[in-house]
Amino acid sequence: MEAKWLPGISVDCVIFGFHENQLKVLLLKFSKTPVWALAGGFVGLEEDVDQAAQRILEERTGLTDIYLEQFYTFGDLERNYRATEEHRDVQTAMGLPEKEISWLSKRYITIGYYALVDYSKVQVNPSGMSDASEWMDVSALPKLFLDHNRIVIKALEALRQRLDDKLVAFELLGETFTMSELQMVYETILGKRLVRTNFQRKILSLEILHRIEKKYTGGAHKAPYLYRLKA
Amino acid sequence: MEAKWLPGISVDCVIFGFHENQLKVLLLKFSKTPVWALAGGFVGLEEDVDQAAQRILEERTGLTDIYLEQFYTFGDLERNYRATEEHRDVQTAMGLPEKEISWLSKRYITIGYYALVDYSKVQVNPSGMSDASEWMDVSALPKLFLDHNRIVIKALEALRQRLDDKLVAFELLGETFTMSELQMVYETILGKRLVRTNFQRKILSLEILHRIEKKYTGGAHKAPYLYRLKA
DNA sequence: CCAAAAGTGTTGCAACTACACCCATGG
DNA sequence: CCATGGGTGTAGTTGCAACACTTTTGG
Repeated sequence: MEAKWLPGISVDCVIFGFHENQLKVLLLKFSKTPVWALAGGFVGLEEDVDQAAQRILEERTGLTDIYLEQFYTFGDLERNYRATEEHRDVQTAMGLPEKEISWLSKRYITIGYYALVDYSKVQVNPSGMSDASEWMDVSALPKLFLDHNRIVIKALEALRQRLDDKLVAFELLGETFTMSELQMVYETILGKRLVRTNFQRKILSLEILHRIEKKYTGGAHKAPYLYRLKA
Repeated sequence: MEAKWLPGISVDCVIFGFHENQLKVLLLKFSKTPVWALAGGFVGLEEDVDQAAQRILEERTGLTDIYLEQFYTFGDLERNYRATEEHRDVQTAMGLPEKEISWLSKRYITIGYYALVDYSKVQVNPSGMSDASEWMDVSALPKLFLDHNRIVIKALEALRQRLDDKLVAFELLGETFTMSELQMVYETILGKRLVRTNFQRKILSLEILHRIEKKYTGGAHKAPYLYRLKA
């Protein structure tokens, strides 16, 4: 391990997805522990940090070409894997001998990325060190590993900022989507309700969407149109 | 050196100042080389990254309580001190034996901060590894060490973004300043001219300034008022 | 016909832009 | 007086919020 990775540095990815009108984060559970954490990993000696983040995401989600953005680097002194009961279990999960405390007790600096993925396309791929993974609602996360709760909060703030200038919301949806699905994405990220008519007008005035056809819902009443990003 | 600092990690500070109606960056020259670089340093084993940045700034400028903001972490594979002619000289300037290539050829990840300081208060304090320092115009920088030019550009972009929501411009001025000085700060950071009357109205409507008295310029014509931040 | 989806119209507010214009003052 | 600093007024624009209203369409 020591030979392959840059020491003292990790990458943590806040993977956002959208499902059932909720903003979700993909979390992993360390094997044989109750400890949930963000998808994280290390940086190879011959690898850009951006590449490392992309690789970690591919390993966990099976997706390539993911929308990814670095948002903050966490370097507090307290960021270490001190040998508490919990972290000893994590160490075991990582396949490290219990005696090798040196690696875990070292202090880590982590570079935070957030990813926006199409929930429906993700094939969760548990790695060796985790035995479960789950999409959890951003607004109802359990206590996570280390300061990962704080990292999620920072990621969400960064995402909110980007929402206006970059057309980032579409990354959370599939190829096609209805207008109300899009509106839901905006509403849950911004944390407030929007007026339907004004929202539609604004989005359509950008002239980046192509309307296709009706969506078959099976339900009674008129089916909504489907849209797709132009070009 | 190896015992005191986190390995493979550095901090680089883009120190902005304002002088003669120009936005300046404080640069340091490595001893006995023509190589200019940002104020940089390393992170102590028992030190937060934020603390490290603050310490580096204090060492270089003699100021405490500096406005400081982390903006990006640069982790490209190419970020290393490969033993080119130039970098060998830098290594010597750092007081490292020429044989110890290992340290220099290692790959570095640097955490970028930008600082806003009161130009007039800075007492430049050359450290051991630099024999000169200079305030240079942001728009006319020479080729800097490694990718430091890119770091400055990224810092400026981040600063521009923050300019609106955080009242950051005042950090570049002294206790008191005239309205046109303030306007100049905005104009040089944003890179465009602003209409005087509208600018004044906007700033004054924030009700965060206190007008004091006339400024004595010695020049002919009416002297401008001085302002100070409230509270 | 009903209910949901989709779109139009209008009103008002707030912020910003661009200018025209006036007052103050030091020499 | 005049050049510079400091300030007011106002007309036009844009974007947004709120809400009323119409049209479309699947069952």
